[in-house]
Amino acid sequence: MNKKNVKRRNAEATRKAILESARKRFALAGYDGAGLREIAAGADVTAMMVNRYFGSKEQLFAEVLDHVMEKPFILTPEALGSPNLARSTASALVAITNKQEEPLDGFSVMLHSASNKKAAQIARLKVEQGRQKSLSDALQGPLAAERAAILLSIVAGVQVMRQTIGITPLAEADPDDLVNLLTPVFDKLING
Amino acid sequence: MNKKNVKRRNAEATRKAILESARKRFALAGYDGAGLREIAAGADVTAMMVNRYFGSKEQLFAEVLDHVMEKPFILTPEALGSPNLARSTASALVAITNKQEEPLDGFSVMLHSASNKKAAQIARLKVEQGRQKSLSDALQGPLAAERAAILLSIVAGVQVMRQTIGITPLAEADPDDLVNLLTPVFDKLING
DNA sequence: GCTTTAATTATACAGTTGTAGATTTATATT
DNA sequence: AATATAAATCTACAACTGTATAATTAAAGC
Repeated sequence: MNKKNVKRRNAEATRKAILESARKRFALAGYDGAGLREIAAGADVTAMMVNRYFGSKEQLFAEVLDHVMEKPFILTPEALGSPNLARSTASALVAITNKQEEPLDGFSVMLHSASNKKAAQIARLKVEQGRQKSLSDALQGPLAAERAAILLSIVAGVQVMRQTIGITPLAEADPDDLVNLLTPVFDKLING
Repeated sequence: MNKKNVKRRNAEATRKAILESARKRFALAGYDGAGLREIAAGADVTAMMVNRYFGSKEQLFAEVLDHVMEKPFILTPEALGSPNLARSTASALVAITNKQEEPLDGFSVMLHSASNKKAAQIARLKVEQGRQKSLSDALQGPLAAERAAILLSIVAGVQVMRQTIGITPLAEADPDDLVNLLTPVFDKLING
Protein backbone atom coordinates (compact mmCIF):
# COMPACT_ATOMS: atom_id res chain seq x y z
CA MET A 1 0.00 0.00 0.00
CA ASN A 2 1.34 3.42 -0.95
CA LYS A 3 1.03 6.29 1.45
CA LYS A 4 0.30 9.56 -0.29
CA ASN A 5 0.63 11.97 2.61
CA VAL A 6 4.21 11.19 3.30
CA LYS A 7 6.13 13.82 5.20
CA ARG A 8 9.73 14.08 4.42
CA ARG A 9 11.73 16.14 6.87
CA ASN A 10 8.32 17.03 8.23
CA ALA A 11 6.94 19.80 6.09
CA GLU A 12 3.84 20.22 8.21
CA ALA A 13 5.83 20.72 11.38
CA THR A 14 8.01 23.30 9.67
CA ARG A 15 4.98 25.17 8.46
CA LYS A 16 3.54 25.27 11.95
CA ALA A 17 6.85 26.37 13.43
CA ILE A 18 7.07 29.27 10.99
CA LEU A 19 3.50 30.29 11.72
CA GLU A 20 4.14 30.24 15.45
CA SER A 21 7.36 32.18 15.19
CA ALA A 22 5.66 34.71 12.94
CA ARG A 23 2.85 35.19 15.43
CA LYS A 24 5.31 35.98 18.18
CA ARG A 25 7.38 38.34 16.09
CA PHE A 26 4.40 40.13 14.56
CA ALA A 27 2.90 40.60 18.01
CA LEU A 28 6.13 42.06 19.31
CA ALA A 29 7.25 44.21 16.42
CA GLY A 30 4.36 44.50 13.98
CA TYR A 31 4.28 43.81 10.28
CA ASP A 32 7.12 46.12 9.31
CA GLY A 33 9.22 45.43 12.36
CA ALA A 34 9.35 41.68 11.92
CA GLY A 35 11.82 40.59 9.26
CA LEU A 36 11.47 37.36 7.35
CA ARG A 37 14.96 36.23 8.30
CA GLU A 38 14.14 36.85 11.94
CA ILE A 39 10.86 34.95 11.71
CA ALA A 40 12.57 32.08 9.94
CA ALA A 41 15.34 31.94 12.52
CA GLY A 42 12.69 31.56 15.22
CA ALA A 43 11.55 28.42 13.44
CA ASP A 44 15.11 27.18 12.82
CA VAL A 45 14.88 27.49 9.07
CA THR A 46 16.08 29.93 6.47
CA ALA A 47 14.07 32.87 5.20
CA MET A 48 13.26 31.20 1.93
CA MET A 49 11.08 28.63 3.62
CA VAL A 50 8.63 31.39 4.43
CA ASN A 51 7.99 32.18 0.82
CA ARG A 52 7.92 28.51 -0.05
CA TYR A 53 5.18 27.75 2.47
CA PHE A 54 3.26 30.99 2.45
CA GLY A 55 4.03 32.67 -0.85
CA SER A 56 4.80 36.07 0.55
CA LYS A 57 5.11 38.02 3.78
CA GLU A 58 1.66 39.47 3.22
CA GLN A 59 0.04 36.05 2.94
CA LEU A 60 1.90 34.88 6.01
CA PHE A 61 0.58 37.88 7.91
CA ALA A 62 -2.98 37.17 6.83
CA GLU A 63 -2.69 33.56 7.93
CA VAL A 64 -1.25 34.54 11.29
CA LEU A 65 -4.21 36.85 11.82
CA ASP A 66 -6.58 34.04 10.95
CA HIS A 67 -5.09 31.95 13.71
CA VAL A 68 -4.91 34.57 16.43
CA MET A 69 -8.40 35.83 15.76
CA GLU A 70 -10.17 32.52 15.87
CA LYS A 71 -9.57 32.03 19.58
CA PRO A 72 -10.46 35.25 21.41
CA PHE A 73 -8.71 35.69 24.74
CA ILE A 74 -11.43 37.89 26.15
CA LEU A 75 -15.10 38.65 25.67
CA THR A 76 -15.73 35.22 24.24
CA PRO A 77 -19.29 34.70 22.96
CA GLU A 78 -19.76 31.90 25.46
CA ALA A 79 -18.76 34.10 28.38
CA LEU A 80 -21.29 36.73 27.45
CA GLY A 81 -24.01 35.00 29.44
CA SER A 82 -22.12 35.28 32.71
CA PRO A 83 -23.62 37.61 35.33
CA ASN A 84 -20.39 39.35 36.28
CA LEU A 85 -19.21 39.66 32.73
CA ALA A 86 -18.05 43.25 33.08
CA ARG A 87 -15.84 42.46 36.03
CA SER A 88 -14.43 39.25 34.63
CA THR A 89 -13.67 41.02 31.39
CA ALA A 90 -11.87 43.81 33.22
CA SER A 91 -9.85 41.43 35.30
CA ALA A 92 -8.92 39.30 32.29
CA LEU A 93 -7.74 42.40 30.45
CA VAL A 94 -5.68 43.61 33.40
CA ALA A 95 -4.14 40.19 33.92
CA ILE A 96 -3.19 39.75 30.32
CA THR A 97 -1.66 43.18 29.91
CA ASN A 98 0.92 42.57 32.59
CA LYS A 99 4.30 43.54 31.28
CA GLN A 100 5.96 40.19 31.69
CA GLU A 101 3.22 38.43 29.77
CA GLU A 102 3.96 37.66 26.19
CA PRO A 103 1.56 39.54 23.94
CA LEU A 104 -0.12 36.58 22.36
CA ASP A 105 -3.19 38.06 20.87
CA GLY A 106 -4.47 39.48 17.65
CA PHE A 107 -4.70 42.91 19.16
CA SER A 108 -0.97 43.18 19.50
CA VAL A 109 -0.47 42.05 15.96
CA MET A 110 -3.04 44.49 14.71
CA LEU A 111 -1.96 47.46 16.76
CA HIS A 112 1.71 47.12 15.97
CA SER A 113 0.94 46.84 12.30
CA ALA A 114 -1.46 49.75 12.11
CA SER A 115 1.09 52.05 10.54
CA ASN A 116 1.44 49.88 7.46
CA LYS A 117 -1.49 50.42 5.13
CA LYS A 118 -1.53 46.96 3.62
CA ALA A 119 -1.20 45.29 7.00
CA ALA A 120 -3.87 47.51 8.54
CA GLN A 121 -6.30 46.59 5.79
CA ILE A 122 -5.68 42.89 6.25
CA ALA A 123 -6.10 43.26 9.99
CA ARG A 124 -9.35 45.17 9.62
CA LEU A 125 -10.73 42.46 7.40
CA LYS A 126 -9.82 39.72 9.80
CA VAL A 127 -11.17 41.52 12.84
CA GLU A 128 -14.44 42.16 11.11
CA GLN A 129 -14.73 38.57 9.98
CA GLY A 130 -13.82 37.25 13.39
CA ARG A 131 -14.19 38.67 16.81
CA GLN A 132 -16.13 41.80 16.03
CA LYS A 133 -18.97 39.93 14.37
CA SER A 134 -19.43 37.20 16.95
CA LEU A 135 -19.26 39.73 19.72
CA SER A 136 -21.86 42.08 18.35
CA ASP A 137 -24.13 39.13 17.61
CA ALA A 138 -24.00 38.12 21.23
CA LEU A 139 -24.60 41.54 22.75
CA GLN A 140 -28.23 42.41 23.47
CA GLY A 141 -30.14 45.63 22.98
CA PRO A 142 -29.86 48.59 20.61
CA LEU A 143 -26.66 49.60 18.84
CA ALA A 144 -25.11 46.26 19.69
CA ALA A 145 -22.54 46.48 16.91
CA GLU A 146 -21.44 49.95 17.94
CA ARG A 147 -21.20 49.01 21.59
CA ALA A 148 -19.18 45.94 20.69
CA ALA A 149 -16.80 48.00 18.59
CA ILE A 150 -16.28 50.52 21.38
CA LEU A 151 -15.64 47.66 23.78
CA LEU A 152 -12.97 46.27 21.50
CA SER A 153 -11.49 49.74 21.13
CA ILE A 154 -11.16 50.13 24.87
CA VAL A 155 -9.53 46.73 25.17
CA ALA A 156 -7.12 47.71 22.42
CA GLY A 157 -6.38 51.10 23.93
CA VAL A 158 -5.67 49.76 27.38
CA GLN A 159 -3.46 47.07 25.93
CA VAL A 160 -1.24 49.48 23.97
CA MET A 161 -1.00 52.03 26.70
CA ARG A 162 -0.41 49.56 29.48
CA GLN A 163 1.64 46.87 27.83
CA THR A 164 3.33 48.29 24.76
CA ILE A 165 3.95 51.90 25.68
CA GLY A 166 3.93 51.22 29.39
CA ILE A 167 2.41 54.50 30.45
CA THR A 168 2.78 55.42 34.10
CA PRO A 169 0.70 54.83 36.16
CA LEU A 170 -1.15 52.27 34.05
CA ALA A 171 1.79 49.92 33.97
CA GLU A 172 2.56 50.13 37.68
CA ALA A 173 -0.95 50.57 39.08
CA ASP A 174 -2.51 48.16 41.53
CA PRO A 175 -4.32 45.60 39.35
CA ASP A 176 -7.32 45.60 41.66
CA ASP A 177 -7.71 49.36 41.31
CA LEU A 178 -7.65 49.05 37.53
CA VAL A 179 -10.25 46.30 37.60
CA ASN A 180 -12.48 48.38 39.84
CA LEU A 181 -12.21 51.34 37.51
CA LEU A 182 -12.74 49.37 34.32
CA THR A 183 -15.67 47.28 35.53
CA PRO A 184 -18.33 50.04 35.50
CA VAL A 185 -17.03 51.21 32.14
CA PHE A 186 -17.51 47.77 30.62
CA ASP A 187 -20.82 47.41 32.40
CA LYS A 188 -22.13 50.54 30.71
CA LEU A 189 -21.32 49.09 27.31
CA ILE A 190 -22.44 45.53 27.95
CA ASN A 191 -25.68 46.20 29.77
CA GLY A 192 -26.39 49.70 28.52
CA MET B 1 24.81 98.54 13.18
CA ASN B 2 25.55 94.89 12.62
CA LYS B 3 22.73 92.40 12.78
CA LYS B 4 23.71 89.18 14.45
CA ASN B 5 20.63 87.08 13.83
CA VAL B 6 20.92 87.09 10.11
CA LYS B 7 19.17 84.25 8.34
CA ARG B 8 20.69 83.13 5.13
CA ARG B 9 18.37 81.07 2.99
CA ASN B 10 16.22 81.07 6.10
CA ALA B 11 17.51 78.32 8.31
CA GLU B 12 14.78 78.79 10.87
CA ALA B 13 12.02 78.42 8.28
CA THR B 14 13.64 75.26 6.95
CA ARG B 15 13.85 73.80 10.40
CA LYS B 16 10.18 74.49 10.98
CA ALA B 17 9.23 73.05 7.61
CA ILE B 18 11.07 69.83 8.36
CA LEU B 19 9.47 69.59 11.77
CA GLU B 20 6.01 70.07 10.31
CA SER B 21 6.54 67.58 7.53
CA ALA B 22 7.89 65.08 10.02
CA ARG B 23 4.84 65.51 12.24
CA LYS B 24 2.54 64.70 9.34
CA ARG B 25 4.53 61.73 8.16
CA PHE B 26 5.08 60.28 11.63
CA ALA B 27 1.37 60.60 12.36
CA LEU B 28 0.48 58.80 9.15
CA ALA B 29 3.11 56.09 9.03
CA GLY B 30 4.81 55.95 12.41
CA TYR B 31 8.48 56.07 13.23
CA ASP B 32 9.55 53.18 11.04
CA GLY B 33 7.18 53.94 8.22
CA ALA B 34 8.30 57.50 7.67
CA GLY B 35 11.54 57.73 5.72
CA LEU B 36 13.93 60.62 6.06
CA ARG B 37 13.91 61.28 2.32
CA GLU B 38 10.14 61.38 2.37
CA ILE B 39 10.06 63.75 5.32
CA ALA B 40 12.65 65.96 3.69
CA ALA B 41 10.75 66.03 0.41
CA GLY B 42 7.69 67.29 2.28
CA ALA B 43 9.76 70.25 3.38
CA ASP B 44 11.30 70.75 -0.07
CA VAL B 45 14.79 69.89 1.02
CA THR B 46 17.09 66.91 0.78
CA ALA B 47 17.35 64.22 3.41
CA MET B 48 20.66 65.47 4.71
CA MET B 49 19.09 68.61 6.08
CA VAL B 50 17.30 66.50 8.64
CA ASN B 51 20.49 65.31 10.18
CA ARG B 52 22.00 68.76 9.93
CA TYR B 53 19.18 70.34 11.91
CA PHE B 54 18.21 67.52 14.22
CA GLY B 55 21.22 65.27 14.47
CA SER B 56 19.38 62.04 13.86
CA LYS B 57 15.97 60.58 13.10
CA GLU B 58 15.55 59.70 16.75
CA GLN B 59 16.14 63.25 17.90
CA LEU B 60 13.78 64.54 15.26
CA PHE B 61 11.13 62.14 16.51
CA ALA B 62 11.58 63.31 20.09
CA GLU B 63 11.25 66.93 19.05
CA VAL B 64 8.11 66.21 17.02
CA LEU B 65 6.58 64.58 20.08
CA ASP B 66 7.47 67.62 22.17
CA HIS B 67 5.51 69.79 19.81
CA VAL B 68 2.42 67.62 19.37
CA MET B 69 2.15 66.92 23.07
CA GLU B 70 2.27 70.47 24.26
CA LYS B 71 -1.07 71.40 22.77
CA PRO B 72 -3.65 68.74 23.65
CA PHE B 73 -6.59 68.51 21.26
CA ILE B 74 -8.90 67.05 23.83
CA LEU B 75 -9.33 66.90 27.58
CA THR B 76 -7.47 70.15 28.04
CA PRO B 77 -6.88 71.09 31.67
CA GLU B 78 -8.86 74.28 31.17
CA ALA B 79 -11.88 72.38 29.83
CA LEU B 80 -11.96 70.12 32.86
CA GLY B 81 -14.12 72.58 34.77
CA SER B 82 -16.92 72.48 32.23
CA PRO B 83 -20.20 70.87 33.37
CA ASN B 84 -20.74 68.70 30.30
CA LEU B 85 -17.14 67.66 30.04
CA ALA B 86 -17.88 64.01 29.37
CA ARG B 87 -20.14 64.82 26.43
CA SER B 88 -17.91 67.47 24.95
CA THR B 89 -14.95 65.12 25.21
CA ALA B 90 -16.85 62.36 23.48
CA SER B 91 -18.02 64.62 20.71
CA ALA B 92 -14.56 66.08 20.19
CA LEU B 93 -13.10 62.60 19.93
CA VAL B 94 -15.73 61.46 17.45
CA ALA B 95 -15.31 64.59 15.35
CA ILE B 96 -11.56 64.33 15.22
CA THR B 97 -11.48 60.66 14.32
CA ASN B 98 -13.42 61.19 11.14
CA LYS B 99 -11.64 59.46 8.33
CA GLN B 100 -11.10 62.50 6.18
CA GLU B 101 -9.50 64.42 9.00
CA GLU B 102 -5.75 64.51 9.04
CA PRO B 103 -4.41 62.76 12.11
CA LEU B 104 -2.71 65.72 13.72
CA ASP B 105 -2.17 64.60 17.21
CA GLY B 106 0.41 62.97 19.36
CA PHE B 107 -1.71 59.89 19.72
CA SER B 108 -1.32 59.00 16.08
CA VAL B 109 2.38 59.50 16.24
CA MET B 110 2.63 57.41 19.35
CA LEU B 111 0.33 54.61 18.29
CA HIS B 112 1.87 54.16 14.89
CA SER B 113 5.30 54.04 16.43
CA ALA B 114 4.48 51.59 19.19
CA SER B 115 6.08 48.68 17.40
CA ASN B 116 9.51 50.27 17.49
CA LYS B 117 11.07 49.92 20.90
CA LYS B 118 13.15 53.06 20.80
CA ALA B 119 10.26 55.13 19.48
CA ALA B 120 7.84 53.69 22.01
CA GLN B 121 10.17 54.60 24.84
CA ILE B 122 10.54 58.16 23.62
CA ALA B 123 6.78 58.42 23.23
CA ARG B 124 6.12 57.12 26.71
CA LEU B 125 8.50 59.66 28.16
CA LYS B 126 6.86 62.53 26.33
CA VAL B 127 3.33 61.48 27.19
CA GLU B 128 4.22 61.19 30.84
CA GLN B 129 5.90 64.57 30.85
CA GLY B 130 3.07 66.21 29.01
CA ARG B 131 -0.57 65.39 28.78
CA GLN B 132 -0.80 62.61 31.29
CA LYS B 133 0.55 64.71 34.11
CA SER B 134 -1.54 67.82 33.55
CA LEU B 135 -4.64 65.71 33.11
CA SER B 136 -4.28 63.70 36.29
CA ASP B 137 -3.49 66.86 38.21
CA ALA B 138 -6.77 68.36 37.08
CA LEU B 139 -8.98 65.36 37.83
CA GLN B 140 -10.57 65.28 41.27
CA GLY B 141 -11.08 62.43 43.68
CA PRO B 142 -9.28 59.17 44.37
CA LEU B 143 -7.09 57.33 41.87
CA ALA B 144 -6.99 60.42 39.69
CA ALA B 145 -3.83 59.33 37.89
CA GLU B 146 -5.23 55.90 37.08
CA ARG B 147 -8.52 57.32 35.89
CA ALA B 148 -6.69 59.80 33.70
CA ALA B 149 -4.55 57.06 32.21
CA ILE B 150 -7.59 54.93 31.42
CA LEU B 151 -9.24 57.93 29.84
CA LEU B 152 -6.25 58.46 27.60
CA SER B 153 -6.23 54.77 26.76
CA ILE B 154 -9.84 54.89 25.63
CA VAL B 155 -9.17 57.93 23.51
CA ALA B 156 -6.21 56.16 21.96
CA GLY B 157 -8.11 52.95 21.38
CA VAL B 158 -11.06 54.62 19.71
CA GLN B 159 -8.71 56.61 17.54
CA VAL B 160 -6.82 53.59 16.21
CA MET B 161 -9.88 51.45 15.71
CA ARG B 162 -11.98 54.16 14.14
CA GLN B 163 -9.47 56.15 12.16
CA THR B 164 -6.45 54.00 11.45
CA ILE B 165 -7.85 50.52 11.16
CA GLY B 166 -11.32 51.74 10.21
CA ILE B 167 -13.23 48.97 11.92
CA THR B 168 -16.82 48.53 10.84
CA PRO B 169 -19.14 49.79 12.30
CA LEU B 170 -17.00 52.31 14.19
CA ALA B 171 -15.91 54.05 11.05
CA GLU B 172 -19.36 54.25 9.48
CA ALA B 173 -21.50 54.65 12.59
CA ASP B 174 -23.74 57.64 13.16
CA PRO B 175 -21.54 60.14 15.04
CA ASP B 176 -24.39 61.02 17.39
CA ASP B 177 -24.80 57.40 18.39
CA LEU B 178 -21.13 57.12 19.18
CA VAL B 179 -21.20 60.28 21.25
CA ASN B 180 -24.20 58.99 23.18
CA LEU B 181 -22.43 55.73 23.90
CA LEU B 182 -19.11 57.27 24.87
CA THR B 183 -20.50 60.01 27.10
CA PRO B 184 -21.51 57.81 30.06
CA VAL B 185 -18.22 55.95 29.76
CA PHE B 186 -16.23 59.16 30.07
CA ASP B 187 -18.55 60.38 32.79
CA LYS B 188 -17.77 57.34 34.91
CA LEU B 189 -14.07 58.09 34.70
CA ILE B 190 -14.26 61.85 35.12
CA ASN B 191 -16.82 62.05 37.92
CA GLY B 192 -16.40 58.61 39.41
C1' DG C 1 21.72 0.19 -2.90
C1' DC C 2 20.07 3.23 -6.38
C1' DT C 3 16.98 6.54 -8.03
C1' DT C 4 13.48 9.80 -7.45
C1' DT C 5 11.31 13.50 -5.16
C1' DA C 6 10.55 16.80 -1.90
C1' DA C 7 12.58 19.76 1.92
C1' DT C 8 16.04 22.89 2.72
C1' DT C 9 19.74 25.97 1.90
C1' DA C 10 23.08 29.16 -0.70
C1' DT C 11 23.68 32.85 -3.53
C1' DA C 12 22.24 36.83 -5.44
C1' DC C 13 19.57 40.93 -6.77
C1' DA C 14 17.33 45.23 -6.74
C1' DG C 15 15.38 48.35 -3.61
C1' DT C 16 15.42 50.91 0.57
C1' DT C 17 17.10 52.65 4.90
C1' DG C 18 19.84 56.16 8.02
C1' DT C 19 23.88 58.64 7.79
C1' DA C 20 28.80 60.59 6.76
C1' DG C 21 32.09 63.44 4.04
C1' DA C 22 33.05 66.35 0.42
C1' DT C 23 31.22 69.82 -2.61
C1' DT C 24 28.42 73.36 -4.35
C1' DT C 25 25.47 77.35 -3.97
C1' DA C 26 23.53 81.51 -2.18
C1' DT C 27 23.78 85.51 0.58
C1' DA C 28 25.41 89.12 3.97
C1' DT C 29 29.24 91.88 5.03
C1' DT C 30 33.25 94.23 3.74
C1' DA D 1 32.51 93.60 -6.88
C1' DA D 2 35.11 90.41 -3.85
C1' DT D 3 35.11 87.56 0.01
C1' DA D 4 33.64 84.97 3.93
C1' DT D 5 30.26 81.97 5.75
C1' DA D 6 26.46 79.35 6.37
C1' DA D 7 22.76 76.67 3.81
C1' DA D 8 21.85 73.11 0.86
C1' DT D 9 23.07 69.38 -2.11
C1' DC D 10 25.74 65.40 -4.29
C1' DT D 11 27.70 61.17 -3.91
C1' DA D 12 28.40 57.24 -1.54
C1' DC D 13 28.34 53.49 1.85
C1' DA D 14 27.13 49.74 4.62
C1' DA D 15 23.25 47.48 6.37
C1' DC D 16 19.01 45.95 5.73
C1' DT D 17 14.58 44.49 3.25
C1' DG D 18 11.55 40.84 0.49
C1' DT D 19 12.11 37.62 -2.93
C1' DA D 20 13.60 34.77 -7.09
C1' DT D 21 16.57 31.17 -8.99
C1' DA D 22 19.78 27.55 -8.66
C1' DA D 23 22.13 24.15 -5.99
C1' DT D 24 22.19 20.88 -2.16
C1' DT D 25 20.62 17.65 1.04
C1' DA D 26 17.85 14.06 3.11
C1' DA D 27 14.54 10.60 2.95
C1' DA D 28 11.01 7.40 0.54
C1' DG D 29 10.03 3.81 -3.02
C1' DC D 30 11.72 0.58 -6.03
